Amino acid sequence: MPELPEVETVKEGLKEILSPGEVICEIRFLRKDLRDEMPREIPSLFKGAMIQRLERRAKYINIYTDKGVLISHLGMTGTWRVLEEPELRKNDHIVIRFRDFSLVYNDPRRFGIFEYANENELGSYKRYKSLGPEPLDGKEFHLDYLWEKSRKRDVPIKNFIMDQKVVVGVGNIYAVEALFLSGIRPTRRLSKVSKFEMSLLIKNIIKVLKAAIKSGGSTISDFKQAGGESGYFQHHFKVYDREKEECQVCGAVIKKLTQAGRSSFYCPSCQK
DNA sequence: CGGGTTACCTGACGGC
DNA sequence: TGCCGTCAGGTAACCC
Repeated sequence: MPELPEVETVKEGLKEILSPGEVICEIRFLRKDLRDEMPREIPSLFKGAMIQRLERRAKYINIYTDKGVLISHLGMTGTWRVLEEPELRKNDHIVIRFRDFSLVYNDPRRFGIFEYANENELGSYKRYKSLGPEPLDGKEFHLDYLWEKSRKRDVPIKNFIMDQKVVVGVGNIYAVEALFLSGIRPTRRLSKVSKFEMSLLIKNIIKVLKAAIKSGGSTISDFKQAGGESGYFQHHFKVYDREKEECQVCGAVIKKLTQAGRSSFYCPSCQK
């Protein structure tokens, strides 16, 4: 489901609920596996753990406690919801009980991840080891970095910016939107993208991610913030899911194609 | 190693 | 109404 803006929105929502000092009374697994088997020691290890803070890394949410860091990835369809009285639904897989409320993780497709690491070992946590830079922290994700990185291969530009080793957080929707804003077709190979176009692309990735965060993320079918609210950015899509519609800029008909098993959308006139 | 495809899983939707 | 094929915001295991 969620790309960086949605995960950021969920994290901020959870932050409102999980104040520092809140104590985990109990963690219950309603099944043992999501995408992978969840570490069976989590319930005992985190019983009585005290919340310290929440952070996002790539599309993962880190819940820091005094007993370690709980790591949550929402896959395609994962959601966390907050309940005063836990009433379970189909596809609820995890319940974290606090004194006055419970957090429930629901995930129909079970592509999500729920694991943990010690705080001082987060850097070497297996799923974090090869992640690229954060696009919004303004330090490592810049033109020289991306240009250098792009010289080593020759894949379509869309595949490149969706590669979490290159830059984190950009998924199918925001890759497609950023390429539209930059006038670059998703199929163009890296060797045919100029350094100037690459600089445009960086600016537009940052721009579209920030705009989406401001709108509370995008709601396609089932994305919800922790409070249950929907996001609004889907109304701002220029090309994503707009096959056969007219381009808002030039009026040409938006086209759709498949790349690496994912749908791409582009304006054949605005994007070269 | 790079590059491409497929699997993982459920549910929603469109066509017949 | 129901069945069947297709598709979905991600990641990682496989191929060649």
